[in-house]
Amino acid sequence: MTRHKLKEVAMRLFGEKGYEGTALSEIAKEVGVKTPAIYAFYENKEDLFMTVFREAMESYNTFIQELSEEQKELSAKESLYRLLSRQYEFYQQSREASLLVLRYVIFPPIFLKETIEEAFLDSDKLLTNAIEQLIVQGMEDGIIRDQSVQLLVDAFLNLMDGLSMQYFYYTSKEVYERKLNHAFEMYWNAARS
Amino acid sequence: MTRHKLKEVAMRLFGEKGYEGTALSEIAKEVGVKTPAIYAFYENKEDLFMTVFREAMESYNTFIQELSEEQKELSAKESLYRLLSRQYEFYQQSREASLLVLRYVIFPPIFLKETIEEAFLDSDKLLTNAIEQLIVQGMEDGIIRDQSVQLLVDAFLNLMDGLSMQYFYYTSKEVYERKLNHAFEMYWNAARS
Amino acid sequence: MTRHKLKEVAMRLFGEKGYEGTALSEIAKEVGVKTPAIYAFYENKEDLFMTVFREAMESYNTFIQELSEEQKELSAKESLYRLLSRQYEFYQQSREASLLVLRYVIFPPIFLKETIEEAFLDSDKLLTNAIEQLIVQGMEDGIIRDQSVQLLVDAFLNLMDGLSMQYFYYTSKEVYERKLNHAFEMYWNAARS
Amino acid sequence: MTRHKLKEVAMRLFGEKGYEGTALSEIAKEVGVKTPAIYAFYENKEDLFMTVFREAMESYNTFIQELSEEQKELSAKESLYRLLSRQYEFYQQSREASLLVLRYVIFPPIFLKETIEEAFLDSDKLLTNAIEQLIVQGMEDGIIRDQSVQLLVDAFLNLMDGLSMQYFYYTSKEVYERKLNHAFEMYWNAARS
DNA sequence: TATGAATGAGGATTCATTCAT
DNA sequence: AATGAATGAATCCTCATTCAT
Repeated sequence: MTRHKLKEVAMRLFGEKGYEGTALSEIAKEVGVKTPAIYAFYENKEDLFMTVFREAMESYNTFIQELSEEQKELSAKESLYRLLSRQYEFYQQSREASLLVLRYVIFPPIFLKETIEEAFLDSDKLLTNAIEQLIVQGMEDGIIRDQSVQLLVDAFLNLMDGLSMQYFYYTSKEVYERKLNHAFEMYWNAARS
Repeated sequence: MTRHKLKEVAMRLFGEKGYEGTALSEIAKEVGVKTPAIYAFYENKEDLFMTVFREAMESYNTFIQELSEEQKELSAKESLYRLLSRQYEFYQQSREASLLVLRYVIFPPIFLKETIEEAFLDSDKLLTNAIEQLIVQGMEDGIIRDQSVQLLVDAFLNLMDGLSMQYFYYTSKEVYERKLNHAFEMYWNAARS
Repeated sequence: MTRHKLKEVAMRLFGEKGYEGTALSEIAKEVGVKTPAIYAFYENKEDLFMTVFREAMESYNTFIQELSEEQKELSAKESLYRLLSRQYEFYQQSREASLLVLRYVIFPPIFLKETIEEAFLDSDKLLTNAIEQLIVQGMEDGIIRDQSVQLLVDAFLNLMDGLSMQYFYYTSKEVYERKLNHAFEMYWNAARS
Repeated sequence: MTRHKLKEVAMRLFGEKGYEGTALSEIAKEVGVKTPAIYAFYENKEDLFMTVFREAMESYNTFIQELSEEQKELSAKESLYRLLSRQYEFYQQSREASLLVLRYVIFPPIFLKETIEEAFLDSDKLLTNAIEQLIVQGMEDGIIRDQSVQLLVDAFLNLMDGLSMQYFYYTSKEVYERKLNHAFEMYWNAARS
């Protein structure tokens, strides 16, 4: 129980205020225990952070994994769009986890740099492959115009990255959804046959 | 001299390791003075940070300002592409400043949230207007296909945001440049007449 | 069972690393139980320490007692030598106990100072008496030269103390045995008729 | 000033209560500063301890050095006796230093074991050589009876070790001096021609 | 302008101890 | 007899900050 609450609170605070910006006492206080209680469950601050971060990363990876394994009954257009909306859903449903992952993927502290790059590259490859498959399929189906696959993949990844950033610094739902749709519409205009 | 060196080092360290992650003693050490010397120039840590952050933000704003004021002798396509390459140049030439701005625009500490949002929205508007003008001009010139201006603007801003993120987490120059060109190529394919 | 193992481990650790240098958790870990289990057998750390220390002291006292009660069938020379070799044996067989006693006899913490001095003085007297008897006997037998008994006693105690220290800071068995024999040889040369 | 007082107090407390038994706050309090002030002069507790310990060891080594270099105008007997009385003087004048050295030579914590053994063996050799020279000289002069040099050296070192221990656990000056004289008298009786 | 000395506040961590189970 | 969870107290240590010089 406490162990779980600790993770939850830690994930949120580490995501919002960063590792150094978050005191163990704050986490403990929110959970309703005294600081030393944390040490009954985690070796030290770094351990708590890593546990929480790994979990967040894992949940992100699982999400990507699922994305890449979805049944391909949809058209390429629908599938690609679905990628964006699923990413959006994930950010909404796992706000804390995604904030944490985003923060530490862009700004890793030295002691995390390696771990993070490793974990992230895996995920990145998985996503890249999934997108590539969708695009190739789309071309085979004649829905996507015959052109460089890497061009289409790079542009789509760029689109997703842009939306990631925007999700976290634009607060308005409407604005974000408009941005998402516009970005995709433009993309699709260039991609489709 | 010292004042200037302090700002330089502070900007780099605050950008790389964040506000809480950077000790004044570290900054002082790199500059070659003792910590209390900092107080001869800045009121306190927050003051040093704000000075440095404001300067970084300003230099980003100036860059955007210049972008938006460029003589429009180029075609819309060239102008838009120039936006991307100038952004790239800025990131390269002012790596420290842009890292700092990026970090605190995405993850502002509570005490900065307001200041930053304000400063950033100005800049965002300026950029949006500049892009809009280019696009309208391009449409008038018949180079850009007649379509929703906001669509084109949103997509372009998204593209720039995506590239911002990618600049800081992909280390390879070649990869980044390919991503930039691919993203733009796709954009342009959808935009052009 | 556990009670016994706790004492054993505690004696060793308290002897090696001192009272403050030894955490209850360490003791528990070596025994294979969790820390609170200790409280099923001992009131607190001090109680465990005192139990263990008292036992060590007792075992030392018993040893001294036995020494002093040995049947005096041997000659004075043999008896005195036997004192040294029995002390040596005791150090070897009860390494932990003797280390603990030595440590806290030389460096008693404030809360133990009195208890220890008391316990030790008893033992010291016993030993002194035993030595004195042997010497007096030796003189009566004409084996020991007629001279001040206190001189002979003091010197012999000094010899034993020196060997105690040396036992614990010289690791080599050979060296120690040589030292022991040499010290005794010299002593005897001065003592004998 | 403070730096010096810190060393002084630290030496006494570390000697009396041991490393773990001494809190930095205690040291600071006695000196009349707050705990963090210590960090202006020493890196951390271990650094303070090592500085103080090294100094104590050095002062002991210097004393041994001086002992071994004394002009040999005295007879062997006087020289040997002088060794003991000089050791006594040293213990009296540098009570804190010698207590510290004694404590950590007999009971080194793991992190000091090597350093101490090294430092101590040097000193031990120096002393051994000095004693050996005195004895050889004494034999050449015909004052000391012709016999095994190692026997005489070992016994003398044993004598010194015994006196070291006794100095710290017998509080009375008179008793100690009697012990010293008796131990030496016996030694000399066996050594002299 | 710069520093050495010092400090208050706070942070991570350890540890003996308690208590319900 | 033993443990998991929790805590109060204390420890070492860092850091921003002050102040006299």
